[in-house]
Order: sequence, then C-alpha cells, then structure tokens
Amino acid sequence: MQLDTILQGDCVKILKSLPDKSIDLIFADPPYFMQTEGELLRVSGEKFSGVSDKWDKFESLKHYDEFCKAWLTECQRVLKDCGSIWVIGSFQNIFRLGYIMQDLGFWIINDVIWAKPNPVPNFKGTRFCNAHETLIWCAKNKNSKYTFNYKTMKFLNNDKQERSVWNIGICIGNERLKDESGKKVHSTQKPEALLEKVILSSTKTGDIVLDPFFGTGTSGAVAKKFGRHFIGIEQNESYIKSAKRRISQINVVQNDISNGNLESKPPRVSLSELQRAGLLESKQKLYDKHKNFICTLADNDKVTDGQDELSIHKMAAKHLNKSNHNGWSYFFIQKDKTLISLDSLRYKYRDSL
Amino acid sequence: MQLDTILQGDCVKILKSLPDKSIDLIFADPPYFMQTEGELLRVSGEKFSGVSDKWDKFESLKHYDEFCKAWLTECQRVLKDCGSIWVIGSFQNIFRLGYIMQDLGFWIINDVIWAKPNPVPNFKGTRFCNAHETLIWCAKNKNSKYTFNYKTMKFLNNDKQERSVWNIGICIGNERLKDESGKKVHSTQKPEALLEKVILSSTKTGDIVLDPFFGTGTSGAVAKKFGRHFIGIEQNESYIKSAKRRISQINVVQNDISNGNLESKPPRVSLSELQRAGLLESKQKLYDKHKNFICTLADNDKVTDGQDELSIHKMAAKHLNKSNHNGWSYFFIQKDKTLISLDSLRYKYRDSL
DNA sequence: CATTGATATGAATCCTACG
DNA sequence: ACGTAGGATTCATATCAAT
Repeated sequence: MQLDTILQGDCVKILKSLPDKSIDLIFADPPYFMQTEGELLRVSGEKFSGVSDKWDKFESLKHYDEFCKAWLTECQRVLKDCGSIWVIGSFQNIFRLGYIMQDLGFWIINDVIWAKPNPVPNFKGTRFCNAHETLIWCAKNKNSKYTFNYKTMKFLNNDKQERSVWNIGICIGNERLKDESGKKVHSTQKPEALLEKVILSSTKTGDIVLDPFFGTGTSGAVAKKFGRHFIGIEQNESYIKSAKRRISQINVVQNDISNGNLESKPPRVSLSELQRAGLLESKQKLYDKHKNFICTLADNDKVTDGQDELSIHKMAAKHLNKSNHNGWSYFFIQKDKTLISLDSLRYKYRDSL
Repeated sequence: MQLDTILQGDCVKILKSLPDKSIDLIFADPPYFMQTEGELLRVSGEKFSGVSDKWDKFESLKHYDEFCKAWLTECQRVLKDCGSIWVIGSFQNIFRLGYIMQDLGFWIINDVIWAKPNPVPNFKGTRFCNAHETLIWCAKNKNSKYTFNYKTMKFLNNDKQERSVWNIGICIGNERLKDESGKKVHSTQKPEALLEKVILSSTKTGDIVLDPFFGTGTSGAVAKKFGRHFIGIEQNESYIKSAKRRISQINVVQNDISNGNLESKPPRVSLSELQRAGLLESKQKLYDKHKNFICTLADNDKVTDGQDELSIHKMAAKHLNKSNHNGWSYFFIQKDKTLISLDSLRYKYRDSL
C-alpha cells in the first residue's frame, strides 16, 4: 500500500481495493445533501456561490443513505482495530451519517461541534444563522481501543481539558486555495486548524490517515505537517492538482506536541523499589497531611494499619471512607518534623533512574 | 382540549388522544438512552450520580427507534400545518432522532447547539469533555410555514442575528428543583434560559406548546411566563407534583418581546398610493443618488426607462446589473435641487396613516 | 458584612497493564 | 481471553463555614 499519495477515482471502488485493518485514522468530509432549490441571493443582490457543485446533488435521502452505507462499511473494514474515524457534516446530512454509523457498529466517542465565529449569515432572516458543523468521532466498535492524546489536547487548551465545542474560523485568506482567476478551488475547503485538532488528538507519529473525500487535501497537508502519513481518494482532477501542489509546500514540524511526548507515562514504581533505593525504611511510618499517623510499611508493597494489610490506595480510600483514592498523594513520611509525600519520593526515584 | 394542564400517563397513548392539527409548538426532551455500565467514580473517589433512571432504559437501539418513531409520528399529526417542533438530545440519541424525523418528512429548519460553559468534566481523561447538547428544530413538512421571530431574537442578541450556537449554563442553584432532603427532583432538568429561546423564537402569544416529556415542567413554566398555553404529558407522579407547584408560582410577563411587538411589519405601500397622496406626481422623474436620471413613473406601480417597464426593484437591479435590488432606497426624486429618497416618502406616507 | 477557602455537584456511552 | 489490582484523573459554580 503506497503512502502519501492521492488515488484518483470512485471513492467506494478505491476503498474496496485497500487491505483490511491497515488504517489508523479516517477523516471523511462527504458531500452534503443540500436541498437548496433556486438561487440563494445575498441581500445586496449578488449571487452567492454556496455549495452547488455537481457532486452535491443526490436524488433522495435513501440514495444518499445507500451511498454512505457503502463507503462507511469499507471504512470500517480498512480501519485497524485500534483505529478511529472522524466524519463531518451539517444538519442536512449529519443525522444520516450518525445513524448509519451506529447501525454499522461504530462506537461514538464524541460528537464535536465546530463553532464558527465568522459564519455566512442568514441573508433572509428565515432561521438562525447556521454557525456550526458537527463532527462525529467513532471507534471501530464498542470494545475497541483508540488513540486519544488527552494531555496534548489539554496542554494546547491552556492546561484545561479540551471540550466538545471548538471555536475555529472558516477557511479564508491566504489559506483558501484560489485558481488563476481568483475563484476558490473548492467550495467547502476546511480550515487546517480544524484538522490539526483532529489529527493531534487521535493519531500518533507515523500513523496512516485516510481521507476518502480528499478534495484539496487539507487532511493530507496537516498529516504531513505533523509527521503522519496520508492516503487521499479523490475523483476531481483539478482538486488533486491543487492538493499536490499544496502538500509539496508543507514543512514538517517536529516537537513535543506533534511527537506525542506529552503522552508518555512515567515508569511504575513500587514501594519495595523505593525501600531498596533507601528512600523508605523498613516499617516506615506513614502519615496523612495533618500529620496523623495512619499505617506502617509492610511487605509485598502493602501497608498495614494494625487491622488490614492493603495497597496504599486502598488504605487511603479506607481512611477517607471512599471507594478509591490515590495513595501516592495521600501519604507522607516525616523527616526532621516536616512532611514529605510519597509522590515526591517517587519523582526523586524516577529522576535517579 | 384542556389547556395549561398536565396529562398523566403513557406518552404515545396520550398523544393519540389529542386532535389533529391542534398544537403550535412541540418541545420534546425524550430519554437519551445513555448506555452506561457500572459506576463512575469522580476524581475525588466518590460516586458520580448521573442518569440511572428507569425511564432511560431500553432493550436496544431498535427498541429505542421504535419508541421514537411512535411518539414522533403522533407529534407530526397533532401539529398545526404552521407549527414546528424542537427535539433535544445528545450524541447517544440525537442521530436516531434526526434520522427518523427526516424520514417522517419533518423539514429541518436548524440544528442548534446548546453549548454549556459549565459541563460535567470528563473525570478519566478518556475523550473530549461533552460540553453540549443538540436541538433539532423542524417544520411539519418541507413546504409548511413556521413562526420565527427573527427580529425578537436579533434584539435579544445585541442587535446581531441569532446563531445556531447558544451559550447557556446548566440548570443549577435556586432554579434547580430539590426535594425535602435536598436531592434533585429530576436528573435532567433543563435551564429556563434554554426554553426561553425556544419559545420566544418560534411561538406567538397565545400559542399552544405541547411537551410530551414534561418532567418537572420547564417548558410549561416558560410558556406561562410568556403568555403561551401549555400541555404537558408525564408519567411520573412526583415530577408532576413538582411541576404543578413550580408553575403555580410563575408570574406572567407582558412586554414588547413576549408579545411579539418587534415582529410587526409596516404596511405595504404602492407607488400609486404615494401618487394619490400627492407625494409623487404623474410621470415623476426618478434619479439615482448621483442625480443621474434613470426612469419615470408609469402606471400599474411600475417605472419605465424608455426600454422596459419594470418594478422599481427590477429597474434598480437592471441599472446595477444585479439580480435584485431594493428600489425604495435606490431611487430619488428632486425637489428644489435636493434629492428625496422614495423610502423617505414611504415613511412619510405611513406616518400620515 | 465582606472575604476567603473548603466542599458539593452536574444527561457519562469515563482505565489499563499485567498475570 | 479474562480477572485482578495498580493508580491516574476534574471544571465551573453554588453553598456554607471560617476568618
């Protein structure tokens, strides 16, 4: 399977040619089912060129359902067991997509709202200005594992956990691809900022990102930027030409964020290791933060309060009357009458490795 | 049909007892069918009490679909031709609802995102914090008219057109209904601010609002507040008791916003009316803002430029080479060498009525 | 009474490595 | 594959106690 390439042709046909369980992430921006009839005019009277490309006409809901069932079925097949899929749509088609995906056994992890601070206004005052699109993020099935770079996303969000509503401007300015005559190449080019969140949150370095509706290749450009591989599927030759030129100009970035370094988990440390390293004594007395004596170190990485021999976590939970608690942060030793948390001893030990 | 009442019993059965085309607005907050397993612990180690109610249990997605098809079918039947329906859900169920509604022929006007500034965080760091719910707003069918108080919503949004993403906090504090022991009465009580937007945007004074999943009656409380009628359907007796007490304490507000006064449209004025009132002369010469002579008043509320006899709007568009333009603001007459717009003449005429 | 800090809680498909 | 146990994980707001 060739990587970092655009395959030209019918989406479903090409999907069928890809091997089982070969893809880490799929991003799909399928044609919308926009049932606009007649011309939509700006208040000033100029024609508004919305979505009117040939590929956007489908005869009926059912026809659209069949089409989506076909490509989504193939997507599920080519996805690795640990892979996941993002699909983006608007109210015209997103309920078709979500319903079909659930029926196929995809397991929804999140639906994410792309909220646009600068949407196209509703010219006629006939409804609320449609200022968002919806993404559905699914694991291959209910029990499959998936990549989620939680800490990376938290770091990128001012150290608060990232939420399901993303404020991102629509694709305009230099980022928007134009042809020689200044006309936009693609009617629904997605902003790279959107794809950055998608790819950084749900892939690892070197992963393969498949986009069955490649268009002008935003997903490919962002994949390359962050050191992921991409495979695009697209019928339209002029889109492919634009995408190739665009992707060739991308510079790869290498940093803690794109490399997933923020996700690395420190090695596990046991109480007996700390004891062997001289950081804990045999039968070490353990206190809570108020200097109340709670328990003493026992063998087998456990502690005892005279009644029970438990892990530090279970012991902390017992004394808090809770179901669970982190013992590393709950317990302290006393040295020269000052408290030192087990957690800080653990950090010290890790640093010494 | 009795108004401002809560009907106790099975949702579908009671819906079937309501007459055809009798309801102006439906607000439906059905069970979400959250498929949770086991218990979820907070970071602090305590149990999180989410939705564990019996009413949210279904055997399977298929059973859930059947249930929704049943109540949505009845909703469509009882809705007036000019009525509309709001449905709220989360990713667990909203795609089922939207799909079924489209299949039933409901016509989606908007999907609206209720974005929560204060959602329950994701305790385990396993996905994006789910910080929104989705509302689907539908007309009865593709060609039916519906009420949308555009100007009211614009006024309430700092004079900018209201969008499809609403930032509203979850229902907490004094607004949240509690029982004698301080426990929340309903696990999913909606904030009144949400219902205020729903009802103010899509109903008129005196309209009938039906809520097939009344719960503790947020929709009824807001309907009463703004001078609308309500009909609630609810099985749970303790919810009904709370709702009744709550609604009895509501004070009705009467103002330009709730009465829809902002929506009133000025009467149409024709060119011949202006002529009869003496504001325009026969064969009045019309100029653009640069004092270029464009056309003269003809009969039948039209104007002629020597070639075509058109409405003022089509004539303005012709001279601007556009598809459409507002002629009232484009054309002027000259009086004592100063320009007077047709629009100002129209305002003058309206004032004289 | 004002301010500060601790605690409670809200529609949730909420762990994972190791044996 | 499955069970077990280690141990990592939270944001905004309301309320109430303490200063």
